[in-house]
Amino acid sequence: MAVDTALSERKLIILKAIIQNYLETGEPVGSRTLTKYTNLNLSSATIRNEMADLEDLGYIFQPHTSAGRIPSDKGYRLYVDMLMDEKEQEITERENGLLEKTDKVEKVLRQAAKVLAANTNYATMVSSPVNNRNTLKFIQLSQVDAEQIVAVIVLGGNVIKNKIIEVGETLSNENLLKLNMLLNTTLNGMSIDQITLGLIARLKEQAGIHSEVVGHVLDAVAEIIHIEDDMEIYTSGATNIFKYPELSDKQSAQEIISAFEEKQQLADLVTETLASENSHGIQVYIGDETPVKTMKDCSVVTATYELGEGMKGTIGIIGPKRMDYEHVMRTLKTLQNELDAIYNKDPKE
Amino acid sequence: MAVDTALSERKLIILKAIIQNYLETGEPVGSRTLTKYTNLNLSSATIRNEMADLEDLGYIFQPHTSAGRIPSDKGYRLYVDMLMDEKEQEITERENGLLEKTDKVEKVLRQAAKVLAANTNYATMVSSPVNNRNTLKFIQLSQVDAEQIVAVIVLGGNVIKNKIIEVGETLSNENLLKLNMLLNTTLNGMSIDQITLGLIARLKEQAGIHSEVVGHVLDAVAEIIHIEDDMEIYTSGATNIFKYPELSDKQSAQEIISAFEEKQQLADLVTETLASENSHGIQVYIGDETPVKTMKDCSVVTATYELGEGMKGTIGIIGPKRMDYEHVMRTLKTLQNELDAIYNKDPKE
DNA sequence: TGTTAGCACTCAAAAGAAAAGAGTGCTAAT
DNA sequence: ATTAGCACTCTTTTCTTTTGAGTGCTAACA
Repeated sequence: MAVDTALSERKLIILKAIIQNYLETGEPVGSRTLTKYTNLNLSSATIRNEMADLEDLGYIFQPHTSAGRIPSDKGYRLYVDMLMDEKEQEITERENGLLEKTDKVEKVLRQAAKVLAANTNYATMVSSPVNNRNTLKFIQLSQVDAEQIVAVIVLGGNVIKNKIIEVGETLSNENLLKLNMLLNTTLNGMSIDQITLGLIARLKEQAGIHSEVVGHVLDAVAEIIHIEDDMEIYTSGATNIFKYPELSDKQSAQEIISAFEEKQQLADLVTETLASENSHGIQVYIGDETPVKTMKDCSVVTATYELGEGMKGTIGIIGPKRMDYEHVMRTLKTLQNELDAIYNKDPKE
Repeated sequence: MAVDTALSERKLIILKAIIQNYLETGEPVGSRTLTKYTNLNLSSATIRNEMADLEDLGYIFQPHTSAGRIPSDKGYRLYVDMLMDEKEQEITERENGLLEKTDKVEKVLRQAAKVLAANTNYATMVSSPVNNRNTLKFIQLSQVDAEQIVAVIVLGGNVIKNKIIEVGETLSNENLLKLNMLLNTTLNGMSIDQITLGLIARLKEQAGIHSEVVGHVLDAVAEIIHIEDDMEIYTSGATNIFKYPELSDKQSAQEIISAFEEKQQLADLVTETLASENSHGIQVYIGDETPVKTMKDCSVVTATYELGEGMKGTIGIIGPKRMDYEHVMRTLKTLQNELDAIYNKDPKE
């Protein structure tokens, strides 16, 4: 609890008490309450003086004259950065089974969002991992019927893409075999952004068979490979915001819940998070700090997880500013670890 | 406007006026208002007498003594069944392009939900089509690497399922070829529910190669085929309910929006709709009639669409009971037609 | 007999008034 | 530097009053 701040030890104690009390009750906290809540034996009058100072410094404010004080964004920020007790020890202990392992990534992520919401009583989101530096592991074209070919592409992390390609004329069996061979020998192990249009053009020449069909099919393959992994976002507990009066007036509720339904804004949030420096740590956005304007009256806490082979995704919690940051960060860390572990060759299994 | 009801012509006119006025204003409607709103030249006193009768018969009621009348569920029902003017003519006219055609069914459906919400100001849902009587069109196993096989299954309507199968030992190339041959010759053209476990067991014997791997792989294949087509449900405009005071108190709003987030209840609704007799017509559930209890204070209007080859899905609108049924039903019909047309070989293109 | 004017009555919603309570800032004493 | 004391400020709650829409019923009317 280093103090290179301008704040005296005593002010810090009082500020911490104010914030903790406010987190618990949601009510502005007054000087009398603090005399009981802290163990410095001071009268309410003294506390009042300190509070006046803290207000001048911008850490707390009064919703109206003659009400207690509420933490400002700056106050919360200080709290999260320096004042909060982090109970690190517990993290490792409870690292067991919130999630069931299943082979469908989608299911796991859905469940993750749910678990998170159930554990915290806030709104939660989990993004599917994206990675353009992913590598191609296997590719195969098969003839479904006279006019259709199905292309199946397996990427690292066992992400499977596929698509039906409509072809005018039938492709001979030998040609198909040749194509498959060619594609696999050339492309396997390459990362997706290495597979450029130029490369495909060269492939077309090498293909030897100069039929139009082959060209068409190769174009289609290129297209499939580059189709944006449209990031999925799973959400849960959006209606938890109704539990917090400061967010549940019609206006706010509508905005926030819309954001959860439309998901575009959440996607922006994810992008932002992944881009940020401190990736793989935990990020806390308080009020206006949030990259998404809709959530300017909320706090957003996010973490990045990694499903092997550099596929990163984000898990996040959105709630009121008076959020139980400790608990949220702990839960998020736990889940982050589980996700990190679940698809990586985990020593335990 | 046949009258085999016990209601006199005049009572019907008054009831209709009450309902239409209430749909417009959302306020209980009183006798004086009706003297102006209708063109039967009657005094408010006479109207009051008629209203008293209508109330006795259960078509309208007062939210409290000394308020105007509001339609009951029974009243709405009568309105929808007999009183409403249906402007059929317009339907055909505007049957153009609310939706952009794209090859991703998912995108179209997402968009459909959005368009519907934008056009009606209610909450909307669109289910992806499901069909267990779908037939298997093509199946292929391919070796991805030493320990993984990818199984690709193409169903009618070009629905593609796939999964990675983990195998302990490598399957020889010839065996794989044999298996593929066997699977395709036996299963192609069969409907999914014809492919029973017994059939797979027999296949195992025929497989000839009695290695464990083959058995394992076949089991996996059976599993994939039978994995429930998890019906996707796309929603839009859930927050529109905030526009209707009767649904936007915290309690109701939370319940309804949760239903939209969790989607399980919507899925039940879809199942119900598809099962019902009058499929491919339009169904109107008023209040308690709704199969989903959460929506007992709403009206739900649904329609079934068909994406070729018997793949049926549902589109639906959820709003307050005082919903603009005419407009909703018209919009729903339009969209239903568009969806029906968009993937069926449409003569126009 | 069906219709209507008239009137007393009911009840919700809006507006106002009063009381209670929490908390503050400041001053003066310790 | 701390604190007791007090006047003051605002919100919140409660109670009362007023307003207004709408009803049901009765008695008169065509």
